[in-house]
Amino acid sequence: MARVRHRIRTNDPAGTRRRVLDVAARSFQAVGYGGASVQDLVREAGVTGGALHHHFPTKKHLGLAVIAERVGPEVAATWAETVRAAPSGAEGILRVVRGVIDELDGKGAVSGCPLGNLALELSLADDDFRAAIAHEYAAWRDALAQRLREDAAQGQAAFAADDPDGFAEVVVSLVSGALSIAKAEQGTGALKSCLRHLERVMAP
Amino acid sequence: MARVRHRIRTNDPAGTRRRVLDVAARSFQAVGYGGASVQDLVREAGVTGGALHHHFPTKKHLGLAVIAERVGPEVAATWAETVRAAPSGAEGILRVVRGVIDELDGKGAVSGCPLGNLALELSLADDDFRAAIAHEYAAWRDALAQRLREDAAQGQAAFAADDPDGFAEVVVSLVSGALSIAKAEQGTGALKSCLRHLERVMAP
Amino acid sequence: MARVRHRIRTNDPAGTRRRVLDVAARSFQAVGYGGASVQDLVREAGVTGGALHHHFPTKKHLGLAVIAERVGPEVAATWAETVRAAPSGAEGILRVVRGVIDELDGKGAVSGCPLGNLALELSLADDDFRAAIAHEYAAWRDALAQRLREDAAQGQAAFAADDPDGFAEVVVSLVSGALSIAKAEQGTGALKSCLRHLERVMAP
Amino acid sequence: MARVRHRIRTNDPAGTRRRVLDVAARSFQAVGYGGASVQDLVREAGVTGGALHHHFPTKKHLGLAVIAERVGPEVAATWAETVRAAPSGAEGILRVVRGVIDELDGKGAVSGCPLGNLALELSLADDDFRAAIAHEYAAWRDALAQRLREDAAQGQAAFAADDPDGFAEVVVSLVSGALSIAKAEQGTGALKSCLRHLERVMAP
DNA sequence: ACATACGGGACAGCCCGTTACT
DNA sequence: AGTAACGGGCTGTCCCGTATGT
Repeated sequence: MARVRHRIRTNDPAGTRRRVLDVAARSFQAVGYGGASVQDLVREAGVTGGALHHHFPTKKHLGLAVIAERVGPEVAATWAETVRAAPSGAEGILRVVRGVIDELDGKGAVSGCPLGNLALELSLADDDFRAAIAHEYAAWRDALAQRLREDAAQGQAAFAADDPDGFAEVVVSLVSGALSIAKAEQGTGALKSCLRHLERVMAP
Repeated sequence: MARVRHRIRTNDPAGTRRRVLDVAARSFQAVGYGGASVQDLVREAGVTGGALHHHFPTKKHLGLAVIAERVGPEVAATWAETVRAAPSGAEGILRVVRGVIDELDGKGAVSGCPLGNLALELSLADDDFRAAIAHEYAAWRDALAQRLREDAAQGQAAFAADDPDGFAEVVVSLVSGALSIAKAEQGTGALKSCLRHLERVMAP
Repeated sequence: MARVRHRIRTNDPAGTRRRVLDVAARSFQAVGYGGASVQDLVREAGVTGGALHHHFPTKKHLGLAVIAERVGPEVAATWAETVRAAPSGAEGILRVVRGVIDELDGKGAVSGCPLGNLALELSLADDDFRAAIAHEYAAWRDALAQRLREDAAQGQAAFAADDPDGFAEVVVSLVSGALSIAKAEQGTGALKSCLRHLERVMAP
Repeated sequence: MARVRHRIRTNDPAGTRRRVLDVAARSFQAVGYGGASVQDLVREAGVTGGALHHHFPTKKHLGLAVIAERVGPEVAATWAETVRAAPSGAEGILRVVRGVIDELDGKGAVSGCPLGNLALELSLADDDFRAAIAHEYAAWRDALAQRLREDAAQGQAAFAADDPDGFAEVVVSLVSGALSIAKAEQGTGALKSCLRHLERVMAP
């Protein structure tokens, strides 16, 4: 009768969802959204196609969930929290950039900015993706701008005081762009140039 | 019975090659390298699959040709020539950025930096692509750096005089990153912030 | 965290069963048995998959229930009752056909004979379906034949008197076939031709 | 290197197309359009997915080709040619119906009218299918009507003389419907009743 | 009785590249 | 140089049924 080996059922919706999101976030980062196949995700996450389909009806749903629940929080953890904890916004920004450089120099491959990767791939193709990505860019920028405004209110942050939002946007642009170049050159040269630039313009 | 309508033979190798490259450059820009199917290119270019594969054995060959023969020259035309013709490097950079902003505001969709688009998509996946893209980034940066060096030799370009290469890298990063954000937000806000920043730091 | 919004429990077994049958009957009619997905039925009926499978273990059970509890009674209501109430069997048949024509002309789409739709789709594939459908065809035919026999016993129904069963089968075939054509042509031309034919052969 | 066994290439477009159409016509007849899987067709026809896709980009294209190039010609061969060759239209119709009955009694399974099968399955779902099927019904009816008109012009066909088109439609409806019932009952009872009816009304 | 989570397997469509032929 | 036919494989989506839980 060809008795089939059935998988043991483990009713763990939260865990299943988390495993899929983790694998998807890593895969999208590594090979892009289009380059990642859901079948591979299914295999890597150790779930079945049916289970994945239950939590994420389409790949797009999964992609949006990755942006909102993985990429966004990761950006916030790297930037917002560090900048908030630093003695000043300027110092916080420099700390994060130095941290990114150290991290990349430590690792083998430079995989770029997770947000930027998806931004360029998906913004034009789909408006829901575009909006989700724009929302994360805005959150990133606003976290910086808010701290810079607080500093300005206390007399600090002389350079960015007159336009904290604009300067936050410059920082985000600079880092995003430098990460693109770093990915293409597989080196942190561009990031280091940007770090020196920021140190110079933000010098007290 | 079963007589097939054969297409008229064109026998125009140069034209075929050019048409394919044009269509591919536009399509890669619009939907990415992976998102563009060679069948679509074949359709849009009005050639047959056989003809395309005669000129470009694989899609990768086509991609590399697009980078070398379309993206590279376009960057050079936009940046190198404008900067060379301007009264100073600083002024040239500002002119290009202003030009890009005007162009994007005039068009409907913001499709980002052609180099950045491909950089993030292909750098990790394939080392030949990575090298080709890094080469174009270097060409872009070097064109700026060379002019900045010339200015410095003549006493101009006070801000970038001590590190023209580093500042060129900053400009490239800034513009690349701002174009990513512009693509996600479908607006030129980030570019304008970067323009103001450049105007400020490069002010004589 | 991860608290799922549970649906309010309805606990209305009869209502659930009825809603599912109604939706299924309509959907099978519209897109066929194979074309209707149980997930769509679940959605349209506002029940969950678990509830549906509680009442109908498999899709086949649901299909058989639709035939027995929806299609059959509908045919009986349209034909048996009308023919029984008419002054004669011949007149009853004409009334029903005229009624069908009027109804279809009033509606936008012509969706054919519910029995015929399922008959052609399922008779070959599954013998249980085949038997259920044959049973409904027989009930339809027998309802007509019985009335024709009664008329013959009273000296009416001259045309069909010698073979009421055979003539009943002709009427059923004629109407079934005309409804197929009506569905393909989205018009009642074939039905009207059949009506004229019946009027002529059954003329007293 | 896991050297794969490649299939021998046989450039035979007409043959490939014919094989696919043959297999598809048989399969659609047996299990319906929706019930037939293209993968099965690929296997049964001994072609590859790529080859099938080349000749029929989508299943719908294949379905329309089956209707136009297999079902239509088959109906024409069975009806139009027989009726044309018979001494009279009435006699021709009877011959075909008798032939169909004999054929079905000889075979094991009754698979119904190929046109009717597709008509009920696809007419509502897709307008292109609907139009193609309606076209074949019209061709069938017109072939009968034309012959009946010719007979009428020569004083024959007394019964159908005043409305050959209408009577042709009746014949088509009758046979289509009887074949539906025959499929459900897996017997030729309904067809025989219809044959008797036609013999009676068309008796000279 | 009913709700969510999940299993395993198909589905149609399309991909890129190559081969036979002109 | 260019055309049409074709190969083999993979894509995302969806299917129906069942198991677990309340």
